[in-house]
Amino acid sequence: MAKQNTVFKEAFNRCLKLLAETAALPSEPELGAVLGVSRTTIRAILTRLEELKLITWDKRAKAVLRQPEPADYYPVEETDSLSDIIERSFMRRILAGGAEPGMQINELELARDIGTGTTSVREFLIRFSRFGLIEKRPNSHWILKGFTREFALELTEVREMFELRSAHSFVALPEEHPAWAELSRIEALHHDILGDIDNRYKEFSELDERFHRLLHKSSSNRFIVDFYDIIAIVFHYHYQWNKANARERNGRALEEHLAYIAALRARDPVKAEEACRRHLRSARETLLQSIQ
Amino acid sequence: MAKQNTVFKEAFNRCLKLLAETAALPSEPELGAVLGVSRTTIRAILTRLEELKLITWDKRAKAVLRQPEPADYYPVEETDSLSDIIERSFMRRILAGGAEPGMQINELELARDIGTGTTSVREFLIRFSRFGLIEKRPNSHWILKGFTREFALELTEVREMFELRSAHSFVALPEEHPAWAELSRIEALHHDILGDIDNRYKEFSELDERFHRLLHKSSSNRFIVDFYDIIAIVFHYHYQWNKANARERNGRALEEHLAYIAALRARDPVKAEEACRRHLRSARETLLQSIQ
DNA sequence: AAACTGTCTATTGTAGATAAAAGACAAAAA
DNA sequence: TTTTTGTCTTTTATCTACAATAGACAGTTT
Repeated sequence: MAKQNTVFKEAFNRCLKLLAETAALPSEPELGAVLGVSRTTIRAILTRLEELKLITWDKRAKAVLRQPEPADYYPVEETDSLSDIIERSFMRRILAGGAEPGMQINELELARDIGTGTTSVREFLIRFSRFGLIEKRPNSHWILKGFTREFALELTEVREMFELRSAHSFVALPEEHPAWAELSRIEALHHDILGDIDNRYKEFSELDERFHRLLHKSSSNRFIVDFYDIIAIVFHYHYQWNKANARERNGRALEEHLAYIAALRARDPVKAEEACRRHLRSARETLLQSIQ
Repeated sequence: MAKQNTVFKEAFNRCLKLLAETAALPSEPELGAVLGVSRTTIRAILTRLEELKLITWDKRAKAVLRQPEPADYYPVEETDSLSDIIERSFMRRILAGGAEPGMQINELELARDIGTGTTSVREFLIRFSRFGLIEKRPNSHWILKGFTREFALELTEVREMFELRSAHSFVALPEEHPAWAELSRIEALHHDILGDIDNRYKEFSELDERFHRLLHKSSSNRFIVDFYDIIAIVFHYHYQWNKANARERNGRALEEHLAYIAALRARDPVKAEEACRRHLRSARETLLQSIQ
């Protein structure tokens, strides 16, 4: 098969949710805009909805016949894009499995393992190489440089440089800048989660990313903004596979964030820098602990 | 054809040079180590040398029959790897040609233009995307963000952060670290070129890269070291296509380097920082001037 | 006129195939 | 014993093909 129709399936599932919420479906271009896909895909979705007798469809007349049932949805496994599958599979191998630094990575073997073509694996590795965890020997294999202590230290060193710079820019943002409103929303969420930490501590990971990305964005520097992709992927998988003391760690981090946010809102560069340093230091410690 | 045999041709040419210098050829594995290719390629080279009656070859006996002539070499155009060809072709389009920011980049069209398959173009674009000049719309085209004033400012902002940090590390390197010897060699080359600036000013570009890479390497941070790839590619093509006042510009930069090097050798962090800032400021100005 | 639909074309994402290049292993030579 | 060669297998780099998806345009509907 040349291309998985995951875009279609994923959009179809979202369309079913939409169908459950709204009484009628809008026009094809509008639906395309809502779901973020082309009209070609929208028409494929509508055709499928008709087949399942969920709607009748004749030109612009789209009548809902019944509410969608669980059986109408495509299984979630089928809606993951191939590159997501490869990424997860690869990260599991190198973070969870006992992958030694210096190990060779073999495109063909990886592809066979994941059950996919070599092209996609190769492209994934090229994209992934910018994270500094692997390196290519031309005409030969890739080398795993490994998720080592050095890696973590180098990563956090740059992170600190960039975030300090971003925090300085943030403090200088004009009063009416939308980032302040977003910061307030993020702050409120912190209070919400802290208020029910035992049940909601798992939401921290996502909130953490949202907070730091907001900060980095204020640097208006694409290299700084893009660098957060590396941090995000590392922390994402780190959170996923290192659950020891998650509740305490996240609770502490939330408190640190709140102090940091307060300093930002006070437009106090010195205090912000201090709070930033404190938080990043403890984030680094957490990361380092998970390594050995 | 599945794969160009550029590795073979390029290694063959280098082997001819070797043949001109040394009387006899070493063993296959040794030759492989010298030329940096596998024994498979070495044996292909030996076979070709025999065909051309340059040597006789029977097991480990390799006798040189005659000196290589220009006609024995493969044309240099045939020794460029495909990714180099794509890179040059692409950079010419976006830097030299009137490529507007926001322009769409089309894999198929690029491939047709360059006369290559789409896979290679695609892989090139993925690799190139880390330089922040292009961006992918999934399932659709790439967008050229353009070599704009903003790009140059963002690039140099990070460059300054990284190089200041590197300069600080450099000053702290122990006396016996090999970087000091390399710095002396680089300093001597500066004097050489300045002594004959009218004829040799073109050598600056390469020396510049060598100097800054040496500095960045002392950060011992892969992200800082890797970032220099972006600077290098930008300046490489910048030097190539903007020759106005090259002699004066390079002369000035060489002087700045010498002051910078002197400060480093004096182990004086304050003076080094000052010299670093001064040099990077003028490098930024040069780059910005070439943009509009 | 503005937006929508039907239809068609072009491009992307991915698999599969193949020559080039790397690399493994045993037998041979030093 | 160590290195080298002969032979064979595996992997990479690249092309081509094709379904999925995006996108263009003209005719139709509001």
